[in-house]
Amino acid sequence: MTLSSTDDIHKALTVGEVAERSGVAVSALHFYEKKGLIQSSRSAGNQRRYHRDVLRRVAVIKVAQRIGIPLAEIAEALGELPDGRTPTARDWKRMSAKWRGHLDERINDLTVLRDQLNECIGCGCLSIKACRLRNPFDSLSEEGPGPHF
Amino acid sequence: MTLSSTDDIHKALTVGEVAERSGVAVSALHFYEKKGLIQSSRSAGNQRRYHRDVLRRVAVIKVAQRIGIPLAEIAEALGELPDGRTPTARDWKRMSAKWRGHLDERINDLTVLRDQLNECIGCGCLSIKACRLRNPFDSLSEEGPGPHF
DNA sequence: CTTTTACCTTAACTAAGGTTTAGGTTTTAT
DNA sequence: ATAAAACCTAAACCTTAGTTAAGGTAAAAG
Repeated sequence: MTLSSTDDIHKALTVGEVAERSGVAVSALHFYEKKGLIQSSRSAGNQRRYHRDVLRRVAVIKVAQRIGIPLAEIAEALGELPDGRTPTARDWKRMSAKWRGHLDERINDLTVLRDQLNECIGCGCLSIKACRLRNPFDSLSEEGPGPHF
Repeated sequence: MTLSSTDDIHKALTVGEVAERSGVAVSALHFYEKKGLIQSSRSAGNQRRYHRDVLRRVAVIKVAQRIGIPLAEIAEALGELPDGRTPTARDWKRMSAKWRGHLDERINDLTVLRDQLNECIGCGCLSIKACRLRNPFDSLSEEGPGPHF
């Protein structure tokens, strides 16, 4: 049996459909397109039509944003894919492995900060000379948890 | 022996001196004052004069910002101190203990995210239904590290 | 006494990541 | 055929945390 037209896997998606399925506002999709993060073709009447792949691209964008990657950097990473293709599983592995490094660093920074804060809550000093919280570049404060190589 | 005038502990500080000692730009000090985070009196010629306590206040602001507390919230916390006093060691303990909770939460969120990302790097799917990265509110994803009470 | 240097205020500008509004067109449903 | 729902563009607006500029005054140094 043939697919009904609404389920047709080859049907291009309108911006409203992409918004609903991806959980991203229409205005944000316009914005992403302007920034070069996603692409669309146009209908005879100049309305955006998206390939289904856009959903995966938007998923990648959302995850990268949660990690804390700015849109410009996400755009750059997506732009490095050959012929602007949507990231494959392999592409995604490469990108996400790179971004995980960013995440590790952020977690490490915050953990160092928490340790310093715990120390400081104990003394309450905020001393200009002695307090590691106030002297984040003090060599002592570089001994945080996590890898240091 | 008496203190020289430049070392006088009671001398009010100019905005430039506060900027230099606190490592915060003059424009930022103006900004903090407009937002009610710090106070100053004025010289005969309408120039700002700061009590030395302002240095401790600015130190608190800087630490809170590192933790990720927005200025409005810092202003609120500082505003709750009786007669607008500069935080004592006790005050600081109370504030920082509260903010540490914020920090713990952020660290926990990021750690959950990292675990999900590691899982996803393994599969590369980004599947709409199955991928925990794409479904952060999935009940499974609530099993992160750290306390859950 | 004069020249720097520091300071004053107000307003505009920056960056990121969008949202809102206004005015007009296309698609879809009736 | 018409009306409603969805879409289009451009520009303005929003938030946070400030910085920069312009035009003028005060304080410090020589």
